[in-house]
Amino acid sequence: MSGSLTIASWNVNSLKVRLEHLGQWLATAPIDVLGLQETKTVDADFPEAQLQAMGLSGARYGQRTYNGVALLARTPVSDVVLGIPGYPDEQARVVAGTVRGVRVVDVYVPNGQAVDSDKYRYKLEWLAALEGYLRTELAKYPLLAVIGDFNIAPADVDVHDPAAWAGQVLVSDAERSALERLRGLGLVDVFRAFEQHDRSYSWWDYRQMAFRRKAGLRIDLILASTALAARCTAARIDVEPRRWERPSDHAPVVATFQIE
DNA sequence: ATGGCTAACATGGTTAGA
Repeated sequence: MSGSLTIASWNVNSLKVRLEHLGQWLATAPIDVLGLQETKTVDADFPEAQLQAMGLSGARYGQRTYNGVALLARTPVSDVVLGIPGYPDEQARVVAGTVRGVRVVDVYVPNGQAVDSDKYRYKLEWLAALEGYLRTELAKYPLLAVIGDFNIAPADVDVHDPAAWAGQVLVSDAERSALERLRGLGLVDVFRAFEQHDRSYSWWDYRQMAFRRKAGLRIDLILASTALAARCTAARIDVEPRRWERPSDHAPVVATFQIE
């Protein structure tokens, strides 16, 4: 704990179903902060006691059936903000808080379904609102991490079959431009600051043995402000839980920072 | 070929994910 802060993000695709995997993973992964997405759990049913037993507590922003995020840590999470201030949204997709002097914004970016659909337009509008929010957050917090399921593969290197995916949702130009604008605010995709294996992905379709075929996408990201990114000592994707029985379709992403 | 898995809600089949 002294001086180092390890932050993880994981789309668990139902917290209830994945609680056991979460415990299994935490037993081997020494993390200090955890952002969850797709908890699909209302706040009244949030498994607070079970997570407490795993050493984690914090803020949850749940919803019935869909979406839902949580920001948990081994130490107190303060100054919690739910949603994007000034952007009314029925969907629970953002939770922010401060842990040991680092501001963390945990996001579940809309999927978008298909290019030119209503959901795609919602995704782009939502990303524009997020950009405005993060601009003010960066002005307030020099040490800022934006973590979560971005539902955008930043570049073709993050796509198993770029030709097949060209122009599709998750890789379209408009989505990548929106992500590029977030980077333009002064946010760094820390995963690419380090040497990584070829075909490093964070999501694999449940169908057609996509995981075994390494047919995935890297859509779960940890972005850090330049001041925080300068303190980043490691970043990785832990594919191990994706091998377990009845897994989430996403793997956790992890980054470690050296802080005061 | 628009399927294929998985989860929620419901208890059969739809909605949604990515």
